[in-house]
Amino acid sequence: MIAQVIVDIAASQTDRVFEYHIPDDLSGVAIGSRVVVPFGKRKLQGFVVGISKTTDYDGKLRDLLLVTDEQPPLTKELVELSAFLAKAIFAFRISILQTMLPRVMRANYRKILIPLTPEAKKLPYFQQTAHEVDKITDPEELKFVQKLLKDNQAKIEYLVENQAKEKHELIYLPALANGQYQELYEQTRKTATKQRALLMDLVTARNSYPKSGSAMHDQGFSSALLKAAEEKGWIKCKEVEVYRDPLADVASKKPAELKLNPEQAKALAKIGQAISDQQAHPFLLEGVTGSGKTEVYLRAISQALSAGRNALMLVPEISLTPQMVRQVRERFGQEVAVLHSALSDGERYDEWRRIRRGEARVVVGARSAVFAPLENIGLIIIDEEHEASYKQEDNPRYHARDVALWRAKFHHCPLVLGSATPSLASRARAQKGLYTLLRLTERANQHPLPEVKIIDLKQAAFAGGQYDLSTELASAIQERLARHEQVILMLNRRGFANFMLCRDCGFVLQCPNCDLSLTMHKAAGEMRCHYCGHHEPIPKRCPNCHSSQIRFMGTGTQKVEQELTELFPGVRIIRMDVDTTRRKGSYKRKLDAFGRKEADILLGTQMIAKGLDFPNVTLVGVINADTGLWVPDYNASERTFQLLTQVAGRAGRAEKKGQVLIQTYNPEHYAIRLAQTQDYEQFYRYEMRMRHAGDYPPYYYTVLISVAAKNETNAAREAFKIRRQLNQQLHPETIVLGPTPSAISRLKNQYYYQILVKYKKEPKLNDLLHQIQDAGQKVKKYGLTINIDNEPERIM
DNA sequence: AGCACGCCGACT
DNA sequence: GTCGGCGTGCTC
Repeated sequence: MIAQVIVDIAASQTDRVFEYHIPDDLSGVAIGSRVVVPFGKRKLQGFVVGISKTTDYDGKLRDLLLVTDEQPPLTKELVELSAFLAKAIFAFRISILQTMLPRVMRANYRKILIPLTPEAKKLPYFQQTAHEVDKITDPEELKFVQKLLKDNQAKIEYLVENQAKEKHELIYLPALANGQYQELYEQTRKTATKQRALLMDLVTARNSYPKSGSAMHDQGFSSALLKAAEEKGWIKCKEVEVYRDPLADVASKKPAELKLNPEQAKALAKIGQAISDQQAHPFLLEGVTGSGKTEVYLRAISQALSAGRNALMLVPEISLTPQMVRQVRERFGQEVAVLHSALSDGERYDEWRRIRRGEARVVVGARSAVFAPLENIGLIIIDEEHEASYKQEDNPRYHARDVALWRAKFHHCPLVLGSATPSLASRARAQKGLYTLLRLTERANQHPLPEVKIIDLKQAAFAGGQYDLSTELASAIQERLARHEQVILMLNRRGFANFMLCRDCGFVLQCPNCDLSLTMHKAAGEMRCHYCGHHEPIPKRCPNCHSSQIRFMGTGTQKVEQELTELFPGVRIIRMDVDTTRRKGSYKRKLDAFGRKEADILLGTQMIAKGLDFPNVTLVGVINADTGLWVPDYNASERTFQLLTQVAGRAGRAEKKGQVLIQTYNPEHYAIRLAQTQDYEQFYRYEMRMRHAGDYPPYYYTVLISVAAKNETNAAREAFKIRRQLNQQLHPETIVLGPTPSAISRLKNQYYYQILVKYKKEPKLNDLLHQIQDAGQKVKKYGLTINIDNEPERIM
């Protein structure tokens, strides 16, 4: 038999099947197996994607060397999915296969020098321990080793190491019949107190055996005692595999019987029907903050489980840490597995293995959990489906939503996309009837939405000298401090884009051709448009009103923190941004501290906008709503609206009435006006008109092609070549923008140029892009790399 | 990717 | 003659 293998080299030349003969002793190999194969003179890890009887290969097939795991890590479904996805997102198949698995299942490669002749073995060099060829830095040593190799005195052995390690633990179990321990207890002399204690434990706590080594030690039974007891034949000792359980401290509890309101009940009924009918149908669950989406999810999962099927639930990384995982675990107990970035490699591997072995029936996880090796899926849920984090921004650039749609089809199960502010793409699909729209318009807890007020920074007076806090926001903060209530302040700062803003008239410098703000490139001394390449000098005065009061926006949390301490001496602030939460667990620690009222103000970037629930917070302030508004992306308004709506939901979660203050230089902008009234549907209609007028998604599909090179001219030349190729082959109504330099035009000494293709119908486009990608591989020797991003989230 | 092979200039 | 630099092509 012949195994078709994808080998562990991410390059277009090796992005195909290599065939190997299956030797008799490895006949257990199956589709999805992880194997070690010879490749040239090396050894590589690979994945079996097919098994056949015959081959078209002319040469002699080599043998598989090893099947790494007892159970193939990938299901047939995932192998099939990898083929589909690789083609769809222009990624190497091996990259997809790797992302489907926990990090520890990636192979580790080492090269060891082995002496061949008796003389070589006697060399002083081989009396030392390590002979790892890649670790040799000394040129003399390297020369010496090369000579040994050349003279056939030594050879290189290629090692493929499996980093995945199971955790083992000793367990102790009784070796004798029940009555015998009582007898032994009486026979043992009274001074042997520890031995007698152990015997007594075996009599009285017999039911709690087998016990783990750590449990025994906790009871005061030392290793020496246990060893002696084992030798006497009282107990038996066994090594068993244990799971590292990230949720060990969460106890199951009976769900509080929440009564569903009619809207919730109706939504659940529709989803439930699709589960029992095994319909691969997508639902868009649009529900205002607090409308009880979670309860609908949990009940739907229950229904899937009672139908004998499993459930997969995706949540944004950020909301995984605190509440959601707990809720699911409490409801479904040991059948839940979680997968997110806060797990250690070992925990992640163990959770993954529980899923693969069918021991977990509910999976909750972030983006990459969409590849969980769960079988017999009866329901897939994506919570906060509009979140940008569902799209992976580096290779392989997959969108969890697209993968989920594929898997739902495969398993004939419904996909539920939930959000208070759905992505325009999903909402538009619901409009067309591709998804079923389910709306929850009432707040389940009956609390009114908080009052949202917009502060026009053009008119406002400022407290402090930094023009960050208006007097109105400052006095609102003062009020809460006096009442010992808490405040959340958000600095909606996204990315690095610096744009020009006039403090007198609110003018934002935009591109004359594109209606998008120009981005400052300080090094080049220019304001640039990332769409069309337009550029002009950095202005000294406002081009609109000639005021010199212009600013280049880019306020940081640190600056605001400093200003707050000056305005409110003694105020306790917890600052949260990427810089302060990089360390593992610090995110949760900070939030817990805020929950315990150890601080008055939580100041953070958009990471604090989601999922937090602090009853003592009665004021939410947005320092500047505009920063996300003028980034040069077509979806800037959508992101701003989503963010403001979400952060507004953080105020007044409990009995106390909440207030939201949004500071902005653009009070008349629709994204901000409509966030004030939390009117998603109206925003949707308005934004759709904007997208229609601007030829943007969802009216058009988009593909972003980026070319990178060490030499700027080479990158530009290749980009223009691609542009010509596109123009020749695509329909005239397809819009090709660029090439323009990317926002970070130079990154790690590479220059980036990009082309945006907007199209409605281009059946040939996928093939053409694959051609461009292959051609790109050929020019790689000039240091060029071509990247293709299907439906990019960011076009900067 | 990384290894071998082959071609070319520089040097014992 | 031989060493080592890099461009090119192949790996079942």
